Amino acid sequence: MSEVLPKFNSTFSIDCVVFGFDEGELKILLIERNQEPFKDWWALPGNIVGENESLDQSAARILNELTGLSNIYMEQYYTFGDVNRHPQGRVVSIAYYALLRLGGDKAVKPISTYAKKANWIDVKDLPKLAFDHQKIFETGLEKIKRRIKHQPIAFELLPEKFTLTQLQNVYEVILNKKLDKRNFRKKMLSFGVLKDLEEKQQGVSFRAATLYKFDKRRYAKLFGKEISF
Amino acid sequence: MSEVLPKFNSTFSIDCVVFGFDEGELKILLIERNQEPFKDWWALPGNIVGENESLDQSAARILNELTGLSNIYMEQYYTFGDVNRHPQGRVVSIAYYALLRLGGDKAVKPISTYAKKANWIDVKDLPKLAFDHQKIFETGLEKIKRRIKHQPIAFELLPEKFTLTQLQNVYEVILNKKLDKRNFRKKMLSFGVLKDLEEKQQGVSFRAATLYKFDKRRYAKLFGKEISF
DNA sequence: ATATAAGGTGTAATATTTACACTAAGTAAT
DNA sequence: ATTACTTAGTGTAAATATTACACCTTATAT
Repeated sequence: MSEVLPKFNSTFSIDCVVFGFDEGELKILLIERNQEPFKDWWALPGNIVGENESLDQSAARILNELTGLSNIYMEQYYTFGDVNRHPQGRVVSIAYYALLRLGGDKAVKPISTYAKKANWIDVKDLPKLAFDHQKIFETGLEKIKRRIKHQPIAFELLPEKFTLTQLQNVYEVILNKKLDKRNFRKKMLSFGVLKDLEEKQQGVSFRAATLYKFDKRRYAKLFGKEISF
Repeated sequence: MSEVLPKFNSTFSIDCVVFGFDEGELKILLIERNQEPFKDWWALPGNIVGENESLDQSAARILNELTGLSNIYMEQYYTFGDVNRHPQGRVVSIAYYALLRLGGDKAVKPISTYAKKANWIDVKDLPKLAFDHQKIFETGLEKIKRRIKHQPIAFELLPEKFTLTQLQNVYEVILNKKLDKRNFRKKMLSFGVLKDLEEKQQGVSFRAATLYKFDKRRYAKLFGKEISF
């Protein structure tokens, strides 16, 4: 059926920068490779796209195999296609970032055989990475830095109920700068997309903060007029 | 050499949304296909990525074959990979937009055999497009709408020397809304990246406007502190 | 009771954005 | 040369948004 399409020694893969936020730290999920090339190196989780899956499906599958999680927020952000980026042939790689809430039960359970283990590693303390994964990571981090200013992606890194301080911490660690507490709260609340749950944090050894949740319905209504977080 | 990499009936292509600006109109370059599938349909210019060219090189080659132009501003913006987007097999397509100055000598000279002809068509008056090219176009237009607000891409659509009114027209047609002349000029000049050439338009049948050029060096210096056009 | 640790709040100064309308300059036609 | 036409070019005031900044409150632990 595809005889008119030229065929090369080429294929395509997905690589994922999986961001997790925990206790004020931004981490990504890395695997230690079990196969050549780059055996024993740390790498971004990735895999070949299956014949009958779309790119988005493939990205979701890869993340699910690695973490057991599904319904994770993922966005495609760039495609890397230098001729020699893979030592064994032409592999074009479509990069996705994923954002998820760490802490609690979100254990990593690597199912695939190509990884020895998988670890959450602070983005400020990354090892050398296989292939062009350093560049893929940096591009992804840049992408979420830009995107967090205009789109409500910060909430994906937090539990459903969160405090304003936790939210501010997400912004601070991604933008890599301190923000003023009063100004942050004033602005964030002014958008009208945070719902005060009239409920307090539990189990903290100091004054408990008010919990909020992100109000997706309100956001969707306001969305036309482009918000700037 | 690539025996460890699985091989599928799959390949990858580049599709280009080539924007041109002329006399206040935003146009894109479309080709009329000369081959099945979608023979005789209008489509975005695109082609299969060669074995030994990077994605950026491939995009530049495709545009060169179609227009005879090189050194055109192009950016990759999204990759489309639905399983059935191509009726003859799995083809993942990496989309680029290009921006160039129309008018004058920029004739289109289609060299490739897969196109009968190529035309500049106003984005407000597009025909039905082959494959998923309607979606690829829309995504590309959205992309430049966002990008023109933060990056100096408008200048790519204008001749080297341009008037402020021409520049405002670029913003208006891409953002699809009227802007206030005085406010536009005040803001644009306040960035300090436009150089007054102390020279006037030629050959107009009314008061000639001052010509400006975009000062790349100044822009590069200021770039750290993120500008908002 | 006291110490500790984070939660939560307001205001004034500055900068940015918006809305708004007329005069100036050049060309073309009479 | 006058007139009509068309676009160039300009300023200000009001409203809004951003910034800088410090103390009291509340809950827990000792």
